[in-house]
Parts: sequence; structure tokens; C-alpha cells
Amino acid sequence: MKISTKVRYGVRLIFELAMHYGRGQLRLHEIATRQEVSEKYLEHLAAALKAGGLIRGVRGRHGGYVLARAPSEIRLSEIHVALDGSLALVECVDDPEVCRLEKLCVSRDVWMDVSNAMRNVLESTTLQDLVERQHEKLNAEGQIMY
Amino acid sequence: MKISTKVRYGVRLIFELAMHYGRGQLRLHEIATRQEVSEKYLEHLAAALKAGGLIRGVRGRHGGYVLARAPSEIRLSEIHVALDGSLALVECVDDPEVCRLEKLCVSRDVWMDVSNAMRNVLESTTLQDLVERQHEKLNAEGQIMY
DNA sequence: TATAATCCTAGTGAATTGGTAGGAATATAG
DNA sequence: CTATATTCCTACCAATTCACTAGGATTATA
Repeated sequence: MKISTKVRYGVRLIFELAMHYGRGQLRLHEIATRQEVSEKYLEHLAAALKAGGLIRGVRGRHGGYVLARAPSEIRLSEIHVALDGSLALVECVDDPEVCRLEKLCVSRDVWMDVSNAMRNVLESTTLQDLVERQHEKLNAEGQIMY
Repeated sequence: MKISTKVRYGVRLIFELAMHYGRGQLRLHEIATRQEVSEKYLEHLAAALKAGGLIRGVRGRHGGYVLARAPSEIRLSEIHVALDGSLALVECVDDPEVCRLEKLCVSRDVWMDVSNAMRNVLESTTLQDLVERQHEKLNAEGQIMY
């Protein structure tokens, strides 16, 4: 079980917007260049993030994307859901009805526990947290990336 | 990101062996019937669990499978690894070398946190725990399943 | 009016998943 | 000794998902 590249690149995409927050829109072209991914591919990820209400698109020349809310108001769980659907590791975690043995099933309990552990981490981390961690790392390294 | 059916059925397979622990081997045929899965498919899962040193096969007529250790000595993390490989949600969690940006990468930190949260749950739960939970549930329901 | 961006829909090759199939090896019952 | 019931081993296959490409419509700006 691995995290899809869709989620990985999608997180990096919105993270770039968070780093750029307060300074207007950012074009996919720039992000694509920096991340060494095709712009066309990023369009899909941006579309998903937009559909999830996490970013807003600015059309036309000199357009781009901006966060729909402040970085501190965007949780990683929301990003994950926008890019990859529910956080539940098995269907029956969300919807007990799918399996008639639900009440007796101990594996379901396990997948619940694991899903919740993941959820806890992702819900308690915001883009703001990531931005701060990034600044700390850059300071520690004495390097400039942005 | 969903858990594969390989892992789901594999856990149920070894869980059946745990429920049967101390009473000799159990044939895949029985398990397949009860779980409504093909015996042929279960053979693959059993092979993986065996390769992971978690169960032992007893060949020949009246053969079957038994746990290689007591249920209390088998952690869910081991089962997951045997069936699905590493618990790391991204490669760079196990092996930082795969990405030259490792030191500066904040997403990696996130995937580390999430992977560790999962690992905690899976390492702190043994088959014995599941067996006990199952008995509790059966008592609560007043039903007999095994 | 040309251009540069997002937006929308379709398609596609490769990899992964979720199995089947066939038979060899092994142990037991009779 | 022979038939049978099991695990064991290898190969294959269909369907789905993944990761991306392609082409063009729409929109705003210079």
C-alpha cells in the first residue's frame, strides 16, 4: 500500500501555493518547472484541489492558482480527500452496510483503528505547519530555495 | 488508497488459524468455504504468510496450515509486511537515498508521521488481541460461530 | 488582436490487481 | 501398493487502475 503520485505531487503543488500565500497567484508552469513534472499533469491535480474547494483558479493571461483559504485553515486530511477520496482504508469503515458480518468482524475494527490513526495525523496538520517546518529546515541548512 | 484484498483476505486467513490455535492444522478448503473465496486464491496468500515465517504448512492427506508461533507472538505489522511488503507509504520513508531533496523535503516528514501512526497500531496489535475481541463480540451477540 | 493562462474531455500505454489453471510433490488411508 | 487429499510451484490472464498525453475551448490581459 503506497501513496499515489497523484497525492504526492498534489500535496507538493498546494504546498507551493502555501509557500507563496499572500503574494498573488502562481502559475502551474512555474510549479511544473520546479517540480520537474509536466504542466499538463499538474492541471489534473489542480482541478481536483479546486473541486475540493481548497484552491481557486485565476483565468486568463497572468492567471494562476491561489489558496482558497489561509494555510492555517487547510488540513492535510482535506487535501488527501480532494486528491484521493475517503481516508477509509476499506469500504466498510465508512459504510458498515457493505458487509453483512460488520458487527462480528474483528478485521474491520483493525482497519478502523489504522484509518483513525492516519486521520489523526492528517487532521492535526495544516499547510501552515508545513510552511513553518520548511522555513526551519531552510534556516538550519543555511540555504535559500524560494 | 485502499488496503488490497490480498491483505484483507490474508488477515482473515491467518486469523482463522489463530482462532483454531492449539487444535492442529486447518485446511484451506475449510477456510475457503467459510470465507467464500476460492481455495486456489488462498493458496497464494498462504504462500506469502509462509514465506514470512508466520504459518507452517503440513503436506499430504489431512494436511493443512498452523500458526508458526503463538497468536500472542504474531503482530499485525508482520502479517501486513508478509502480504504487502514494507509499511512505508512512500519509498523515501524507508530509504532516504531515493530522493536528493530528502533533507529539505517536508512532505517526506508528513508521510513519515502517517506511516509511523499506522505502524504503531499494527505493531501493538497481535492475533491474540483479535481472538479476544472476537470472543467478546460473540459473547455479546450470544451467537456461536466457531 | 495576439497571447498566455486555466479549464474540459478523451484517450492510452504500462503496471498492478485479483484472480485461474495445471500439475508436481508429499503424506496418509485403506 | 495404490488411490486420494492435501500443500506447493509456476505460469498465465482479464480487468482495472495509474500516470500521463493530447487537443482544443474559454477567459483575461497587454
